[in-house]
Amino acid sequence: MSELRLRLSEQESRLAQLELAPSPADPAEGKKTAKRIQEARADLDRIRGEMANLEVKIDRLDADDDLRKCAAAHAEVGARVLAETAALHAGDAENRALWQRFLPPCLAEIEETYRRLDVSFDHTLGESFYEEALSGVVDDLKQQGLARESHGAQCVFLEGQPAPFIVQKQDGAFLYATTDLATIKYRMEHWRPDAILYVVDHRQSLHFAQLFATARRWGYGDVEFQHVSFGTVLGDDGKPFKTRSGSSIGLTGLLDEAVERALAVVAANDDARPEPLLTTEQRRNVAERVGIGAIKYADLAHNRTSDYKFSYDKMLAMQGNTAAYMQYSYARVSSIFDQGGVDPAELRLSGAKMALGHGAERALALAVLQFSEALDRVLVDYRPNLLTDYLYDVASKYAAFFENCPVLRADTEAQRTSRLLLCDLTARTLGLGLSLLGIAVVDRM
RNA sequence: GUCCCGGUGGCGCAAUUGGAUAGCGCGUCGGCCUCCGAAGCCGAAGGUUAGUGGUUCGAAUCCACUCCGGGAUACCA
Repeated sequence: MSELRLRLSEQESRLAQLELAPSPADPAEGKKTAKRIQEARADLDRIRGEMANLEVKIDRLDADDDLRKCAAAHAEVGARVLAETAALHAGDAENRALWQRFLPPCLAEIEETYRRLDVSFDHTLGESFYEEALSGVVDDLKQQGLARESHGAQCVFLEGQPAPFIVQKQDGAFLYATTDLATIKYRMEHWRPDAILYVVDHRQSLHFAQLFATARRWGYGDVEFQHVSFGTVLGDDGKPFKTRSGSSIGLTGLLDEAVERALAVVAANDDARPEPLLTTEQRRNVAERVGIGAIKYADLAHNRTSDYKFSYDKMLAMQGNTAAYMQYSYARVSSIFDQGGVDPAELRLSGAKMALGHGAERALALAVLQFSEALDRVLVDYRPNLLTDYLYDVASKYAAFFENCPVLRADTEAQRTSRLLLCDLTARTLGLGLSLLGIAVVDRM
């Protein structure tokens, strides 16, 4: 705040000087002065805006007794944190030792969650991998005349951007900007990619606009840079989840809750049958797939760019347009093959023809045919919700087919075979579509 | 101040990027299991797509302005 006040008074006196100065005789000079005044005014507005934002935050803090006491007791905590970061970057032995101590357990925790989510990587190169390249990045940018010193920091000034892209701070520490540039350089030199996608919250959009612009001027123009931005996850109060505040629900807890709820549904369903289908072990396995599928689906099924309010019930819903519905459709198809004693692989090789007599059959067949078209649409703008929409459409059409068209008890053998073929196509479409979303299916649930 | 993103039945969200009667889930109301799995299906109620003007054969979608909400806005990671 005090720094902002300082900047404010600096700007105010500069503006006053500019305005008080006698207007120059030369019209070109006059234009320049007018422009400077305009810029100074804009800067003033910005500073005032930032101060207003800060005041709101301070008010909030003041309203909370505990927070206020805590902040008063550790007034300098922010500066100390930054100093530690700078020390780490400068190779301080103690900081490095601490980092090396903390890292393994953190990674272990993260890897366990990735394993559970069935997420894997071809390469994982963390920030530290690029550490040695950072000063070289800044030197290179300076040499090329892209970066220059301003207020003690190394900055890249970009056309049409309100603020510079800072690649090294006053205190010598580097920033994400620097690491991101080093990453681009590394990838371009080692992997020569056609496209680099950044799947990051939309609030970082200015950062990526600046990063891409800088990278292009730096010489990496022959690649598609894409910020695949997504909306912010909001709490019940409509405010963003703060992943660092510690108050948010952890992902692990969410996964556990999902699996637990799924298990309850699976068990209740199976118990309601005359003859339960599943062993305890199978129930657990199904619950894991259904529960985690529900979370992934909820996340992928809405428009990528819009914010959404986090809700357990919505995340873990298993009725309607949900993963469970799709998994359920898949299981129903499997069940038909089971009960009919039909091997889908043999059926596919039999050379049997399909004949679509009923409207529900035609609608389903048509939906299945549109699979590749749906995938194309997803890729245009990296929008997984178009795939979930499509899969939901297929599953709905299958449900209508299922209600109206007996398969195993079809009128004729030819019709039975035809419908079995359609069932097989449906199951494969749902299975493949869900697998593209990282969601597993089960034969029985 | 400037820039970016939003505003769609009670709630949560879609709408194949300008196409036909704006769809779906939850919720509400009413039907459907001696018949391949009811986590399902069928039907009903609920909309001036924030507002005003414009472009177009056609607008939730594009343009302008207004109102409301969110985000970003030089040294956080």
